[in-house]
Formats: sequence, structure tokens, C-alpha cells
Amino acid sequence: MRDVKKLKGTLTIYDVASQAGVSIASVSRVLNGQGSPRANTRERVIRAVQELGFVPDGAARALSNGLKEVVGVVFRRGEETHFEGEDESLLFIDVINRGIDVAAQRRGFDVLMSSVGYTDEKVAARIASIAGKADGVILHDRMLPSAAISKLAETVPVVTLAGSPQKGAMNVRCDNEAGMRALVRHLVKDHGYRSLAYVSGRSDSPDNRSRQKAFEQEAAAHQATAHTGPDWQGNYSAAGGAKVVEAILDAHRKLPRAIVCANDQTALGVMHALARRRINVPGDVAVTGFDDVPVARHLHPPLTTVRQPMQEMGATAFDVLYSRISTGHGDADVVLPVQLMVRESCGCTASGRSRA
Amino acid sequence: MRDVKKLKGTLTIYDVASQAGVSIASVSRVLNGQGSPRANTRERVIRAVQELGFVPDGAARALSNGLKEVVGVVFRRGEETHFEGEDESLLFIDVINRGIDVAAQRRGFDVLMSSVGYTDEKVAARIASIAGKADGVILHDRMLPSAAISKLAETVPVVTLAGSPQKGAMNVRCDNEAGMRALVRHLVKDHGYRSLAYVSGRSDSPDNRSRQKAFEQEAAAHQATAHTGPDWQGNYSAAGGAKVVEAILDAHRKLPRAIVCANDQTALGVMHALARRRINVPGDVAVTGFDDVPVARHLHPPLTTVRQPMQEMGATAFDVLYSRISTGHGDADVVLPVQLMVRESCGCTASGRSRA
DNA sequence: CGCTTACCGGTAAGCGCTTACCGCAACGCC
DNA sequence: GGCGTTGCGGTAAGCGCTTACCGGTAAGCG
Repeated sequence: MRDVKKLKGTLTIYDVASQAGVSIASVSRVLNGQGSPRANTRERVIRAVQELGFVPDGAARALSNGLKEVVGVVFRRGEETHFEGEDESLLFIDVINRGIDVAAQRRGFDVLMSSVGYTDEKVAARIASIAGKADGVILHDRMLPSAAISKLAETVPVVTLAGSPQKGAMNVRCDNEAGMRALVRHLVKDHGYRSLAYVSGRSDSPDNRSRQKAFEQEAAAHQATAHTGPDWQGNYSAAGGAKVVEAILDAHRKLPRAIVCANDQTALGVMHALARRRINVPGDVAVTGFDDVPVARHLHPPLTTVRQPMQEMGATAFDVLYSRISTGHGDADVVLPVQLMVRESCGCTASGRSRA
Repeated sequence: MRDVKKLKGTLTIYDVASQAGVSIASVSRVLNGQGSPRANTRERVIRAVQELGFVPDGAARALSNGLKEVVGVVFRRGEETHFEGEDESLLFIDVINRGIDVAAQRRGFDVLMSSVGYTDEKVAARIASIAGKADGVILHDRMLPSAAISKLAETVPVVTLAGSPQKGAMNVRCDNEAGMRALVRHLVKDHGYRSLAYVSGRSDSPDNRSRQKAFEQEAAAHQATAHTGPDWQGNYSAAGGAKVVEAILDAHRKLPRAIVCANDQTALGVMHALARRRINVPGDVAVTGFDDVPVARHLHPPLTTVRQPMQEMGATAFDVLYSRISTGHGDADVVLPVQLMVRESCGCTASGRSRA
């Protein structure tokens, strides 16, 4: 009821205490629901808080009880060549981040988001900065070399997404092998395609490596020809996918019957390049993706792909991190199931499957 | 060189100091580039930091020097009925947030993102939580009643986006009036449409109100019929836009020659509803949006709309907040210019404008 | 060669909060 | 009515860091 603010000075728990005529301990207890304050005390505190508009300082709380209730999320935001539709949609990372956000809110945590550019070489510094401000960190694919991840994990809980587990860090990924095998099997056995190519993602990505390996093994298991290698090197972007196709076409080389892409964005680029050359999908060449980003089903033709449970991956990443933060340990490696989404770009028709 | 970690205890500046054989003050000075430490001292500190993998605690720093280097961003994430294309694209808010992120990184700040659901009534609590963990807060449109904003602004620097300035808070918005006027003028004078409707956004949105007002005034100024009111009440979502059109059609009422929507998402829904009823856009009815979200130019026909400099709005919001945080004051109300984007949904053709 | 000046680096206080610990009041029992 | 018990509420320590302040050493100068 006195002066409602010691003009300009930060409002602290002491101000609330004197306004309410109680001690700071009581204020803290009321605010945190600890102990059993007398009704009278509680009311006076609550009233004082409201009158003053007091908001407790998160930094002081964090310092005092060793919990910031913040998780850091670091990811790469492409500033590569723009490509129609690519930079305009919620992609893989966005959906995962939303999953993290939702799971974090359930626990009263907030999310410190930080994107770094592909060209940014101060990544380690950024991550360290985030780590200092959070109780744990979630790193998307290919943020740091594995040695650096292990090192970081000694200092702060770390969950990597779509990587392979590193010493000390936890990891959440999906079952790339099973998904790719199912996809290739569908292409070879259901459609009878004998020659397939794999347009890869970034070569330093664990996801890409396991997809490629599964692709090769499954193709071999069914005696189908598998094209891979430098000519089919993409980079997870639509532009990368388009470039691969154009290079093949420019060299007047023959396309395989089906092009399996490392992810949906690559498939998007491949389909664009094909359309520009008037090559029919799936009539002439079948195309498939991986991820099942939201736009995949709205492409023409709708993209056959492997669905990763993206939002669930984000939520799981948070949950694993949270249990590590609160209990001291969590699963080291979580693998989530994937699901083959058969649509039309593989040669199936809208109404039921069929051969091309 | 001794034990690289006092197993499980948090690594502190004291550990680094003893490892380097200097005092904690020296460690701090080296880490922050203060003072002029002897080269020898500096090296030893740096080495110790690297060996230990030390990351200073952000909470302690923040508490000590009164700066968290974090800004909070709070926005609503729709969990309304899904609508094709709506929940899959980077919309207004996403683009603004990206602008905030970019601007924040320039200053070494990180962004604490928090989305709340439309149905969530604990908004004030969430915002308070965020406010406690940040040096300032950016609130998207319609997050809090204006009294609450003013109250909050007494405690922590606040920037509202797309609102109208509140006592104590700062605000960044775009020139809704000019944009809407230019749009209506184009529709009436260039195309000669005599009857227009305005499908509104949420009625509690300041942006919506000023757009509607400008719409009515400009229509009146040109003696065009302006339809507004309950029948034309939308809610900024595609589903809302579609519902309005369907209700009109179901009642067998006549549509105006042009439908001006409160935002692009609404226009998206309107165009979908029209397409479903086989009504030609822009032949039978012209449709326009507001915002120029990335997908707008890829609709069929491409959407004529008013571009808000979304990324710049985000960056400006941060900059205003930052100068307030660091210097103690900032602009109270920033208005950014908009630009009329004439595409085809108004009746213009791809090559040059023309009357419908 | 001794004293002043300069500068590096250490000690300690304090940022706002939580909480262990303790004092004290009120109540109940014998 | 005296003493034990219960439990609310206050005092103070401490979380990890920055920095004011000061002491000590080395360099500069007379």
C-alpha cells in the first residue's frame, strides 16, 4: 500500500515481504507452495504480489535451487539457395521443435531456441552459450563432431536427434533401416522396378548413412540394381536434389526406374527437375522421399515416403532429457518406429495400390 | 591437469581457478575480456577452461550483472480445426519469430519461445514465467488485455506486436490503414468493383479493427458498397474464412464482387470454399488477403495481398526492446510501411494489370 | 639506491532467491 | 498451572558469478 515501486529499482522478494509485513521466507514459501503458511499470511503475500506486480527473478531462482527450467535447442537454419516451397513450409526441424515445445510445457520448462547458419563456424561457441543458460541441450542432426558432443556431455546433459549415440550423450532417432527396407521392398516387389538410385543427404549425417546402407542391402537382397555414389550425392535440400537430376540428364545418361531420395525436400527438388524436363512421375520414373513432412501429401503426385514420427521425436527428446535432468539418468538411445506411407509418386494409384 | 572433474559436482569458476593456479577474479576477467591480464595468466586460464570443458553458469552471470541476455517471445499456436495448407506452412508468426531470432543473435541474445494454445487460460501465468527468465518480452497480437500489458510493463520491458501501444509498453506494427486503403482503391478504381465485403479477423485484434475501419472509410470515399458485420465475422483462420462463405452461399445470398479478407489465411479458406462451389476467382468474385505469407504467391490464382515486412517487424521488435533494455528507453510506437502486392486473385493478369 | 607511480591480481561483497535451522507462541495434557 | 508438543515464521547461509577495492610487486625517476 506504500509506494508501489521504489522507482526504477528492481522489485524483489524483500519489497513484497515488507509490503505484506512478513519475512522473505514466507513470501518464498507462498510463491512455491512449500510449507503450510497460515491463511492470513498467504493472503497478505498474494495481495502484495498482485499490487506490486511482482515477478520472481528466474536467474536467482535458478542459481538458488540449481534448476533453470529451460532446455536449449540448437539447429541449423538453411540459408542455402532458396527453392520454391522449401523455405515456406514447416519442415522436419520445425515439426520436431514443436514437439519439444509441447513436451517442455508439460513440465513447466521453456525452450531456448537458437538457429545457426550452415556457414556459421562459431557453432561451438553458440552451443556453449546456450548450454550455460539451460539445464540441458537438444542438438539436431550434424551440429557438432562426435568428439565435441562427448566433451559437451561431460558438462551438461545432451540429447542428439537423428545422430548415433555418443559417449555420454543420449540420442533419439527413428528406425531408418526398417523404413528404407520396407520402401525398397515395395518398389522392387510390388512394382517390379529393377533399377533404383539413392540420392543421398549430407554425407556426414548418420541418418543418411544408415538409409543408404539399408537401401543398398535391400536392393542387393532382391537383385535390383542400385545406383549410388558421387553422381547421386545430394545435400538434403531441394536444390541439391534438382541438381543431381539435371546433371544426369545433361550428361544424357539414362535415369533408373525409381529414384529414392534421402529426404522429402530432396524428393521435392527431384520432382521439380523431372517436371521441368517433362518426365512423368511415376510413369517414367518413380520418386520417393523420407520424413513425410506436411507438404509431402500435397505434391503432384502425392509423395510416397517413410513417415518419421517427428513431433513425437521432439517430445521424446525432451522427455529423455528431462528424466536425465531430474533423476540423473535416462535412456542412452531411443529408436522410434517409422511407417511406410504409400501414396502415388511410387506408381500406386489413389484408390488402392497397383503396379506402374 | 589434476582430476578433470570433481565427479558429479558442478564445474565452477573456482575449479578453473585452482586448475590454472590463479584466482577466480582472473578467470572471470579472462572469460569476459575485462582488464588486462598478463599473457601468461590468460593462457593458463584458457587452457584450464578447455581441459575442464567449463561453461559458465548463465543464471549466476545473470544474477550478478543484471542481464540475462534472453528475450521471451510469447505467441498463440492455433489448435483450431486443421485446414489444408494452413498448419503446414510458415505463417505470419513464424516469419516474425525468425526475424526476432536473427536480430537477437546479432546482440548475443537468445530467444525463449513459448507458445500458448487458444484455449489456454493460464496465459498470464505463462507470460509471467517467461518474463522472469528474460530481460524483456515480446508479445504477439492479442496475448493479453491492455490493462494487463500495462501492468506487466511496469515490471519488465514489453514490446507488443501488431497491437496498439499501451501505457508503458512499446509497440511495433505495420501501417494497416495505408495498406488497406491502397488495396480498396485498387479494387474500386482499377477494377471498378462496386460491392466489397470484409471478412474480419478476431474482433479483439487491434490490427483487425484498424483494417476494417480503413476498409469502410475507403469504400465509402469511393461510393462502393461495403459489407461487414456479423455475417462476415472470421477469426483469422482458414476455417473461419471458409465458414463465412459457406454460410452466405447456403443462405442463397448473393456474394459481393470482391471479398477482402483480414489476412491471408482467411483468404486461403475463402478461396477453398469458393472453389468447392465452383465459383471462379477472380472471374466471379475477387479475393484479397493481408500479410503476404510465403504461400500466398503459390495459390491458384496467386493472391493479391498487402505485404507486411514480417521479418523486419520481428527484427524491429527486438531492436526496440534491446535499446530499451540497454539504454533505458526506446521508441514507444514504431509503424512499418506495407506494400500492395498485386497478383491475380483481384482480377489482374499475370502480365500487367487489367480490369476483370 | 630509495621512493613514487602504475598495474596486475586477489579478497570479499553482493546480485535475488530457497531453505535449513531455530525461536517462539499456542495448545494439550497431567 | 506447568511443562511438552506442534508447527508457523524469521534469520542467515549459500547458489556461481562479477567487480570494487586494495595490497603487492615491478618499473620509473630523482
